[in-house]
Amino acid sequence: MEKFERLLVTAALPYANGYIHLGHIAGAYLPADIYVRFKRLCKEDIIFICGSDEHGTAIEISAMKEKVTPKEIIDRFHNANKQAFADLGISFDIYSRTSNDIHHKTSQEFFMNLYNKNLLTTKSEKQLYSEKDKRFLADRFVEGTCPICGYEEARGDQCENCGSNLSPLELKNPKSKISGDTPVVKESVNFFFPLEKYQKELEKWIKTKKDWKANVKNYCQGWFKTGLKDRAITRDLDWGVKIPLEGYESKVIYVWFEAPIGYISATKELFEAKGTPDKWETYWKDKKTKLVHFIGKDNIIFHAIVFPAMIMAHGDYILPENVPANEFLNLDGGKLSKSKGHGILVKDVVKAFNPDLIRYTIAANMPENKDADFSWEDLQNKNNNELAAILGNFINRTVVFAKNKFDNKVPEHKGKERPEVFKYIAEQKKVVEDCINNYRFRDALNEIMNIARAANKYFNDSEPWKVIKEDKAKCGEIINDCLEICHTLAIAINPVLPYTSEKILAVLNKDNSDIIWENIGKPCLKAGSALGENAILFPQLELAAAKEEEPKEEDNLITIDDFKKVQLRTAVVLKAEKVEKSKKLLKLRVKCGGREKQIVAGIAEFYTPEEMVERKIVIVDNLKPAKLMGLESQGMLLAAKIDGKLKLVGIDGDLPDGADVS
RNA sequence: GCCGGAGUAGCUCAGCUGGUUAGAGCGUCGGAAUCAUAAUCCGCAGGUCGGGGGUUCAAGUCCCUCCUCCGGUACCA
Repeated sequence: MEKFERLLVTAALPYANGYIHLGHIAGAYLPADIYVRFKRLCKEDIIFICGSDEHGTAIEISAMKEKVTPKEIIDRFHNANKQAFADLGISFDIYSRTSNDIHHKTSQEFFMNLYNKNLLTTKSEKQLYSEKDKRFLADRFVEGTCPICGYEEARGDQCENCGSNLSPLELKNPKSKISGDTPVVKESVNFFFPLEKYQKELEKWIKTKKDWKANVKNYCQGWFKTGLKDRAITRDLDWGVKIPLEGYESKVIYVWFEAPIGYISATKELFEAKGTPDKWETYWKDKKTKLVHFIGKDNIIFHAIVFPAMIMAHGDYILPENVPANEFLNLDGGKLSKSKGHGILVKDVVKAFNPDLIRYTIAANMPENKDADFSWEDLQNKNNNELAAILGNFINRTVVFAKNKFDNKVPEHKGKERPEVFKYIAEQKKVVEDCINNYRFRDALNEIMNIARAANKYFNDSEPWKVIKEDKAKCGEIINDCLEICHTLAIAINPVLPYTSEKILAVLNKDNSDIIWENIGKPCLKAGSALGENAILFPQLELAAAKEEEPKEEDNLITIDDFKKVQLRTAVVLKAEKVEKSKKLLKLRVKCGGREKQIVAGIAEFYTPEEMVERKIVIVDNLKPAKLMGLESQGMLLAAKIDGKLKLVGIDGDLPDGADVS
């Protein structure tokens, strides 16, 4: 019935300039993985493609900052992210990288295809060129004096001091960030993709996509409304895919153009490894392939508009059938992005928790329609009240019963009919299918859990612990039913909780030959066969433990910019007196430059007021004022403390008050 | 500034093109049960759907306005 014969699923290529965090997982990778695992259970022909996006300015800048090669940066993040995905059970068929030769070739072919059709336009623009570096300097490779505020370290694209948006040509005294060389202005020719030309076709195409999520369609509408603009597809950069034309040696293909082609390159690589190097074409060229891009909402423009336009221009490849984009995941209300220090990195969190618990918590609260919240408390509640109580408990009570009363074997089931609960399970199977096929993973998970809820109800209502006293065979049938439901649960939860699925099989001492979606609700166990060793699937988590185990960012290093926020200054104490009724506080009047301020400091146990007067100290000048014992403190002084002893930080030699400390 | 999204039970979220008593999960409370990881099962309670105004026989759902939060984009050059 299905008009598609095979599926090609992609998940956004993570940028190899940072570690992936839970927000990424919730946005694209987990929904994609659930979808793919489900389809695999349904025995559909499906491949799941991903890889690292490894080019672009940001990576080159990171490399420069760390004084390493870009290769070192991308290797670091590629390997770390690949491992993190694997640990979380994200089951890509291939996790490739755009630095591979095959990708460079594929991108260049794509570029040449458009070039040969005369689809690309060129535009010449004035750019800064460094003779010494022998290259044009991209915005962020230039530093100079801001023409607006006079700040001397303004970047080519923006002045961090006054916030102005700049172009490198506006900077006074521009310098190359690479060599310090003074660049000259030179004309640079770049290629442009005529996105504008494809607007009509794109609009028409998207209109036919009735089942796309509203957020995706709305977002596209917004872009159509303002009008699509042609986009530069080459850049004056070193790190990237070279342009296969003479005279463009110092340029590369712009990363936004080349990265999505990575899906194609990775597919080629996958089938090359499988020994069927031509087979990738079926997946990218046959209209009977259903292409689905899983992405976060920040990527909608590229997957719903730009890349499809590129494909239209190219002509050989299929367009995506759907682009399910999720919103963002917030942490305790705050943003879950690294920039705000809220990132929960996958590599850390998989060390502290059962990957399935993470998958469950995120899936149960997936940001499908709007930004959602993640909290550690929620993680704990989900573990204890849902996974342990409903799912884990059912498996456990069933297996323990079989172990104690039936010699740890599957009891016989002589009755022809299975109880009502099996009908319900068969219905749920369809409900879950419907949810997943429509990318409603949160609902899907709830419906799957409803099977476990029904299972517990069946156990309760059947009261095997009573029945066994009168009719052991009848009781055996009940337990047989429950064991079969355990196996069914192993199938049903498999897309979301793959590790738990395996654990259930181990407990049942069953291989995975019957882990097929069609087998949901069907008896698969052999009467009389021995069960395995029981295991607690989800041990209780304590809130305190959940908080303690909260993984910290490995590097709590701060940048020089972070440090610069703290204004440290020397000050001299003018007056000092004890704060009444306080053991620890001294009220100080200090002079700092031309200003005086009051600082309430917790040093009374170590310094008398008399000792403090006229003393030179170091203070945090821009600390937000706070009230201590009703007195306002307009800063804090620096002191070192160890083993209960406290010593003020002083100045070496003589220095006036008000001096900057750094 | 402009554009878009969001504001629904204690918490996290569903509510399609307006239409019977606004839903789910978890939590709370009451009861049943005791095979099981203080786990299960049954039941009750909880919302004037951000504020205000309007359209309509009828609005969480449409229109206007205001408040709060989040994105995008522009300008301040």
